[in-house]
Amino acid sequence: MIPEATVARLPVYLRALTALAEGGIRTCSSEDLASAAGVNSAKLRKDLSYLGSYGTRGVGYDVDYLRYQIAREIGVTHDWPVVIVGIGNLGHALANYSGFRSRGFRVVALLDADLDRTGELVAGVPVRPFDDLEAIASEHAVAIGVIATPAAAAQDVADRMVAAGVTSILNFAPAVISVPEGVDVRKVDLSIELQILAYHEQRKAHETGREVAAAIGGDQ
Amino acid sequence: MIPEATVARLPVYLRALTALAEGGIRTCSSEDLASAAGVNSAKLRKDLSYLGSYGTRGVGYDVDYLRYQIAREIGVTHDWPVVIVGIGNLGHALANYSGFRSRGFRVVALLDADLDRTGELVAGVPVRPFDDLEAIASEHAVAIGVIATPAAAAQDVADRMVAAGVTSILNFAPAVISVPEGVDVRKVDLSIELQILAYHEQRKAHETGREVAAAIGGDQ
DNA sequence: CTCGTTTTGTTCTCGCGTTCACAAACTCCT
DNA sequence: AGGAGTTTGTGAACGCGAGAACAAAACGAG
Ligand SMILES: NC(=O)c1ccc[n+]([C@@H]2O[C@H](COP(=O)([O-])OP(=O)(O)OC[C@H]3O[C@@H](n4cnc5c(N)ncnc54)[C@H](O)[C@@H]3O)[C@@H](O)[C@H]2O)c1
Ligand SMILES: NC(=O)c1ccc[n+]([C@@H]2O[C@H](COP(=O)([O-])OP(=O)(O)OC[C@H]3O[C@@H](n4cnc5c(N)ncnc54)[C@H](O)[C@@H]3O)[C@@H](O)[C@H]2O)c1
Repeated sequence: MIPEATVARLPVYLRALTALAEGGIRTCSSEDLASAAGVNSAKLRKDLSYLGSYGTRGVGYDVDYLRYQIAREIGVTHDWPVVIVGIGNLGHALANYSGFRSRGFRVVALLDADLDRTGELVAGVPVRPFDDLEAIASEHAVAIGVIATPAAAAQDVADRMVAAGVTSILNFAPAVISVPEGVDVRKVDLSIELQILAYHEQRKAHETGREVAAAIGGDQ
Repeated sequence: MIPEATVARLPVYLRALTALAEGGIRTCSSEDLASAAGVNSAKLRKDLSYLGSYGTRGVGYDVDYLRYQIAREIGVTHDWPVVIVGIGNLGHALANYSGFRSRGFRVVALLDADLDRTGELVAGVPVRPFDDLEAIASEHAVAIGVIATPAAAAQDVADRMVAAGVTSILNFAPAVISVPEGVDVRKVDLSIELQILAYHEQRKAHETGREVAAAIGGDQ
């Protein structure tokens, strides 16, 4: 129904609206919100039009009202239980991340295959054995899982999650994981992001190099 | 020259090729590589065709040769120096991330505004005051910077980075940062990813709900 | 050497997303 | 009340990316 590209931007608008609300702003135009969200105002209006007509012509949008409508559309008016698997460097950072709670997610369990970690408290939540996954998933009706294990373990963890009823996975491991139809996977990959930056950086360098060469060597 | 969508997939191919090479495979077809990378084989071939004709019809691609060609195109045949700013929960995880080094990046400095952190060793690299940014950037010719500070500090840090000569920024803070033309910014945002998953999760739930309602209520 | 098999590289078509441009709708001032 | 000024919501044009389909090229068997 709502285009995927729009869905990916709604959370950005939500964050921008929250920032505006915290700044005491009650009403904003599409131009204001667009610049706060870093997008084009026409795109913003078109995106919002998929949700309904929540603005007032000649006036703009009511910040709190629009915020609620977007939150409702995304589905973050209530908290989602989340499990994190793989409590190493990254898992610790994720578990300590306050943005989880404030944006509609609740970490209900931290799981790790390394039994030496069992019982360790991270941000007040105890680390439990990976084998507890099924029990926790069914007890808390967990639909969203986060994978922060090494790449080699990612597919196995994903399979276990799916078997336990998880239908959305956020994967931080640099590995392609395959899941049955109906299960969503999103991946976050630091090295891919850096490599994309490196590609553009290299092109900039070539560009400058050519300009310099042209300046020195004259017209070629 | 190369479409942006293709650039974003080249690192994935590179990783898949590395995995194949480690498995002792010397040659692969577009079908093999595509399934290892999780994409369609037609798309893969089209992507590779932007780089040149590095395959052999009827045979496939030489794994090592293709790997080198992609690495060269991305610009990761030599290491890129990187600075990380904000050595909190996430910054620690990033500094400890071994995938940095193995994929063409070298952390040359860890910076934090909190002077209590100065001197702390993280993965063998000492944390230094944020004000050392300019000196480090010019000494190591740093072009790529990573922001892992709170959102409120992100724009300031970005401005200082740009002034120090950084032209590519990877931003982990949940904030829109604006930079001059010629500077690239990529953002990684955990909560946005989770919210996208939540949206689809909610839709799945509605879908099931409707099916259940239809099954109970009969044809409506 | 020739023919069949395999697999690449490329052309073509379709659909999605972005952006422009403007009519409709609302407010405020006179 | 009416007109001027704003700002939304959307229709239409355009460009890019995905995928199917196929021709060209390499290889091996006979
Ligand atoms: N550290 C970072 O900043 C960073 C950045 C980007 C991506 N990543 C990726 O995230 C993943 C985790 O990185 P890390 O630095 O935290 O690694 P890590 O080695 O510190 O932690 C991995 C954890 O996963 C656990 N584990 C291993 N196999 C498991 C299994 N089958 N089930 C459950 N738990 C298991 C280990 O016991 C360990 O605690 C890696 O795939 C890495 O490539 C890390
Ligand atoms: N922890 C996570 O897993 C996680 C996940 C996603 C996003 N994030 C985001 O990453 C950022 C960092 O998260 P964190 O959990 O590491 O926070 P943190 O508070 O643990 O660390 C932030 C660090 O930045 C330093 N800092 C503050 N202002 C600075 C400045 N102006 N210049 C230099 N350094 C400065 C602080 O001293 C601190 O060490 C936040 O924006 C957070 O929203 C974190």
